[in-house]
Amino acid sequence: MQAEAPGRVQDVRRQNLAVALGAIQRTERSTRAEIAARTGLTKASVSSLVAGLLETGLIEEVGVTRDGERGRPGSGLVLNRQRGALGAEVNVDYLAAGVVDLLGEVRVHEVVERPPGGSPEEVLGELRALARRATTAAEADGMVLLGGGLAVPGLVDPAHGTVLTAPNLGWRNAALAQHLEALLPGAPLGVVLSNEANSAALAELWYGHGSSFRDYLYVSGEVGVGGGLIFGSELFAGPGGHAGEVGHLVVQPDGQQCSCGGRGCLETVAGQHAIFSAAGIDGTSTADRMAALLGALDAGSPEAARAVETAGHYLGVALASAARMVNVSAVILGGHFAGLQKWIRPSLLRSLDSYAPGVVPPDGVAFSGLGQTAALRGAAGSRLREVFASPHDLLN
Amino acid sequence: MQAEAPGRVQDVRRQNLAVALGAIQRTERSTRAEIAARTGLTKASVSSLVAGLLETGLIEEVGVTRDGERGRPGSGLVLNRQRGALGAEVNVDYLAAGVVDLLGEVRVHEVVERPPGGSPEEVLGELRALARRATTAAEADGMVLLGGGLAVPGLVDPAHGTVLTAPNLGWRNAALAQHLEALLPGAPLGVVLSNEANSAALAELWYGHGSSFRDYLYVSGEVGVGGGLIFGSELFAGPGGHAGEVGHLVVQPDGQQCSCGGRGCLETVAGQHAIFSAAGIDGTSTADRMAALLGALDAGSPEAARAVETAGHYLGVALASAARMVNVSAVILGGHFAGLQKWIRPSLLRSLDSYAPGVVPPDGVAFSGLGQTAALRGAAGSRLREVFASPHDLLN
DNA sequence: CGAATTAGTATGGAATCTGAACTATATGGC
DNA sequence: GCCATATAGTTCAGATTCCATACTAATTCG
Repeated sequence: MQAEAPGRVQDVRRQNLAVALGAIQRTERSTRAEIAARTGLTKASVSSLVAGLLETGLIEEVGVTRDGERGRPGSGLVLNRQRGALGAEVNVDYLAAGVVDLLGEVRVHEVVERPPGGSPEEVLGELRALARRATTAAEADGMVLLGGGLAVPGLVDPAHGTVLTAPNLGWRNAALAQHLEALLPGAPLGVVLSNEANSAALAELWYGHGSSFRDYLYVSGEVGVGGGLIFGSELFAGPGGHAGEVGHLVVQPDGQQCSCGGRGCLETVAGQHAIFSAAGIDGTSTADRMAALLGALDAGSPEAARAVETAGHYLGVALASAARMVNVSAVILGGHFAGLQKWIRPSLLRSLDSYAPGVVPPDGVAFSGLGQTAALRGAAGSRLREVFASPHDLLN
Repeated sequence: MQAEAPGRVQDVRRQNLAVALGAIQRTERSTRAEIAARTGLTKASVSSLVAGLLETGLIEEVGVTRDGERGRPGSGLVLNRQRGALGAEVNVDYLAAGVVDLLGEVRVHEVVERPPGGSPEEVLGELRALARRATTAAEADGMVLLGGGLAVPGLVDPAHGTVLTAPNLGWRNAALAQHLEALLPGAPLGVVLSNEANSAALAELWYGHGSSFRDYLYVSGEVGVGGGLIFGSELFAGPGGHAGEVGHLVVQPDGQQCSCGGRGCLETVAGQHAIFSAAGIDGTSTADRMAALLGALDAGSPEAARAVETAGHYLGVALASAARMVNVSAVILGGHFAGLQKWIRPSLLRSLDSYAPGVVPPDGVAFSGLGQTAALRGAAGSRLREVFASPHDLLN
């Protein structure tokens, strides 16, 4: 804590508003007295803080419920389900937009499939139409959207709204700030870019296996292999903002050239293309090839089994190093790894046990069950978390 | 910031004391007016805060210095050089203790060589005598010691004062809490355990190459290969407290068995023993063998050159993965790597460029110049930083 | 229907910041 | 030398926000 900024007396209230809101968020229904007991604040302070939170619109007072206990019943406080955020996702062969409320529930969800390719302008134009459909539907329902998040499969600079590089979209240094603003015009918090694997890692934290692990490495298997690090229920982005990129750990010092310019990266043996070609699977769309691979595995094709086993082996090599490096003991595998769970798990566990015995135990290896909405939910959820972290900002 | 603890009005002062002290720390000599200008606090607040800091004894008022400027001259404020911390180190073949003042200068330094081996009790008994010599010398000089740090080559649990495992000392689950207290009886902040590589990484930050890099991976080459991660001028310890351990990244999936139970770890090709035996160097003490290796290299021995080159190559493989994983662009090499700089640098740079082109540029590779006092200075320095972070704790 | 119990509000006191007015101490021009 | 100017530091009133205590409100139990 190399404290730079001086503290003001008002900052105390900023923090306590967040503390009180956090207490409300963690239970179905709270009363002022319960909040005081849980946070350690006095009843008087809580009364004042709750008044402020009611003013932000983030919480609502629901009537008293006589629960049969002795004494005056408290009046219930709940998160306002009429507040939410936009979540959006650009991926290689589809676009998605949705609205997530303060409780984390997906209230609206729109997806369109589209052929790969297109400039950032074209793609974001299509996405805007989709987002408009989603937001008007939500607003017709009485919802107010506070901000939004857009997940893309690539490295991003959220501060400037720029996609630095997204090889599978063919984008490089794409400045999207204006397009982001257009997705949700006039929202208090705007729309922020994020990396798809990071967003999926957060979605896993909030809506998936996150209840089991406080610290883990999430690995997203797509055409590329991405990753996100969660420490203490927070995303760890690293100094440059791109930590957790396991796809380019070196697992075969004498291996193939990688698209990143390096050699023997994990992606060259465990990315989708690598597995498909090792298994001898052709096809046009990713979905088709994935189906064909699963079919071959089911049919007992030794070629397919060996391809997946090899991927699992090298995934284990990479995860052994990664787990040691950042000192985590759990990994969650998403994307194609989740679909291949049954076939990839044995070789992965063997490999982990042999390269880093005891570091990642078998029950520290989990497979994602969230499917394709993970990134979208994570992107919207991260904006909602910002609201929870500083509700004060919503007070004029 | 999943804020849990409610804020009090008093917390504002806690923070502002640290802010003011930080402003004083960053310049040779400050005045209240300068502090106000630099921090954004008002002159009135700074006056009050400085009064509090004077009470802690951490700063001193030195007389006014007429500098020829117009207007009333400010009265100078400086860090009190009579306050400091104990730094201590247990290593395989020596013990060290020293006293570091608030400016980071080593005021007393005591080292004894000793044969390897000994139980934690024996070793800490010897260390206590050494520490007593150092502290009485410092106290005779008028110094007051606020706390201390002890660096050991192994994984530690600072909260409980336990060495979890230190293979090169032969220690395992050694509970040292009482011995730590005995090193500096009655000090306000006590003595805290730390990992040697982490402490050296911090020493590098404060007294070495840290001025050039805000984020880097420090690699300590000893019998084992340890590491420490510095992000944003802070040590990143990871969820379990042991992040940055590069010694056990897998660099040869088909390589040798490692003492950690894994296979093909960096340590098996770049640790001191690995290099010595690959170079065909025998000898009893580490210092002797190191001297022999340097002699062989100077004499142009192809065997020695190849051993070091191989170590550099695999060090590059590990650092390529590590840098990608945690997204740093600089590494600082200490321990035997620093001594071998001239011979190891070329193969390391080639390897980095080939496995992670552009990630760690050549001028992001630095070699430590701190020598053997690094860990001691880091251990003491980290306690002093705690003082800087919360000076309030020193007020009655 | 009153005693007991719990929820929530109102009020006074303490801590601490800010801003403006004030005092202290220097330089520089005449 | 003296006074205007400039800068450093202090004092004091006002604002904010917390806590502690006393109070009012609403319910259950006997």
